[in-house]
Amino acid sequence: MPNVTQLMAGHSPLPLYVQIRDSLRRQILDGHFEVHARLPSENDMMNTFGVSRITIRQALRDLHNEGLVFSAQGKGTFVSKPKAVQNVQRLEGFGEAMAAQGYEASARVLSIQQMKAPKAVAAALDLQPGDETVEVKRVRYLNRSPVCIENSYFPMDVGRQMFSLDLSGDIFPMLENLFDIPLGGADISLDAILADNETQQYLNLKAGEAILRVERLTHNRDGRPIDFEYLCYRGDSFKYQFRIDRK
Amino acid sequence: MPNVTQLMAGHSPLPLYVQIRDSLRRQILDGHFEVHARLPSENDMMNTFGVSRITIRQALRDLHNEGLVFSAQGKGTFVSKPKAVQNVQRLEGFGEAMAAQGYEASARVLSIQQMKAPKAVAAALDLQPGDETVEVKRVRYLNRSPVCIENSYFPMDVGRQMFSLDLSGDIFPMLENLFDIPLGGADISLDAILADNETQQYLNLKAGEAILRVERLTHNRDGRPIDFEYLCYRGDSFKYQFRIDRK
DNA sequence: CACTCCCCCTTGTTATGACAAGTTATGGCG
DNA sequence: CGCCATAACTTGTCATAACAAGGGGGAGTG
Repeated sequence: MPNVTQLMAGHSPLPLYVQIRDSLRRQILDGHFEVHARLPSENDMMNTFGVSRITIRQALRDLHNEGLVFSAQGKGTFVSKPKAVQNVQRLEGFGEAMAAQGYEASARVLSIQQMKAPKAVAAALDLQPGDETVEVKRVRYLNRSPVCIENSYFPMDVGRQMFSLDLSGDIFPMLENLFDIPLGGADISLDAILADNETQQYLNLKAGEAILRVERLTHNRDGRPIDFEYLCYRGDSFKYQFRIDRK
Repeated sequence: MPNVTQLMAGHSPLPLYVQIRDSLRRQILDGHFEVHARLPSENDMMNTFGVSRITIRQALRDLHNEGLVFSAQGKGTFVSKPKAVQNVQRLEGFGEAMAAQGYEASARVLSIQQMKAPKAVAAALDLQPGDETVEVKRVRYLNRSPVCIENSYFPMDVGRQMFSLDLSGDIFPMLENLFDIPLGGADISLDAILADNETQQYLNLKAGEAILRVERLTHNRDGRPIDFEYLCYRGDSFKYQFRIDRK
């Protein structure tokens, strides 16, 4: 008797809480709710969607992590003030993230080569000193302006397959769909440096400009490091945004 | 009959899943588990701790968000490789975060004054143009070296009380304990800029060095913005680290 | 010996039910 | 009229139960 309601007609490959989460997210982003407006109570939503409370709460938890809503015990769940960049909590490649915001993103491959892993790369990818890796250098464009230099390093079993592929798009979907490597999480580290000569040249910078440098180590779902990258963004044309919580 | 087990003797003010989460975290950080070792299964933990599965999962979900563990369906839950900076998913002030890693952190107040809110500050704090704010400027030291300039802006009802207080420590605990303002989440944005004259001077920098600039807008638990800050870190002596997930 | 299929163990999802804790509105009492 | 107790809601925590989905190992078969 329960759960007669199916949000999608026919087959339903996605978990209910994902469907509900996405449905609520769309409504919020479409402006269906005012900023700081109270969402229907969890009890209401149980009836609306025809699911149990635990499922509603799982959907709300995700939206909360995304920074779209916040809750207050005894009062309700409310819509957050909209942010310029939403949902950076999720691991996304440059192109995926920008496309989601309506930008036109592209990439140009500078070089791809097999080489001995530099020390920091070997440590990150769990390789022995002297082991080989595949290095891919690319420039990232936003609306046809260069904004980022990307140096990626892959272990040989992954990188070997890259020489024969078109690398002008996103690499994450390629890893997942073509290589069948389900991605898990990534460790990210940010600092600021001055542009070196090569970076200056490719990003059309004057001498001595500030660069936002991101180190990103992406793991597959089993925790094995798959992709170690240095991303050097123009400091004046890119911001990294996200949201964290107390407690 | 259920739940006879109490982890702490006597009263138990903390939720069970918090106690379990903290207990597991301590064991992991103490090296009780090897890196990549499998944790006891959720079923085992149910017996060990004498709680239901939902409680175990709630604890594991938090540890997963902290980047301490990762799970693989059908296989188990595993310990992540340890990171230099752990737990940046949680909203912490500079001093709190550094103290947790064994650094000696301190602050020196440069100025505190009431002033008209600059445009960006007013927008962030939800103030009308022309409204007054309290600005606090401080230098942050790590092991007695200056690493960060901090400009904080508070709405008047909060900032008014700051003139009579010692601001050489952390402000977050002060807001929570002295002002009784429970903190919720924060929106963070990072970019890279060049040091201006004032920053150069206070951080002992040469001309034209790179600065990692953090904008942080902290809300109370009801979603009202309480504290808007610009944090300018020396690019060469500080890194921002965190972890995000796919899906 | 090798290969396949099946069972068991693991995490993932979901339902139902219950009580605690915090907020708000209502209504009665002084 | 004002104050306070209380009822009605809301989110937070937790128990019990069940099935789905994915992985691994062992047994059986070729």
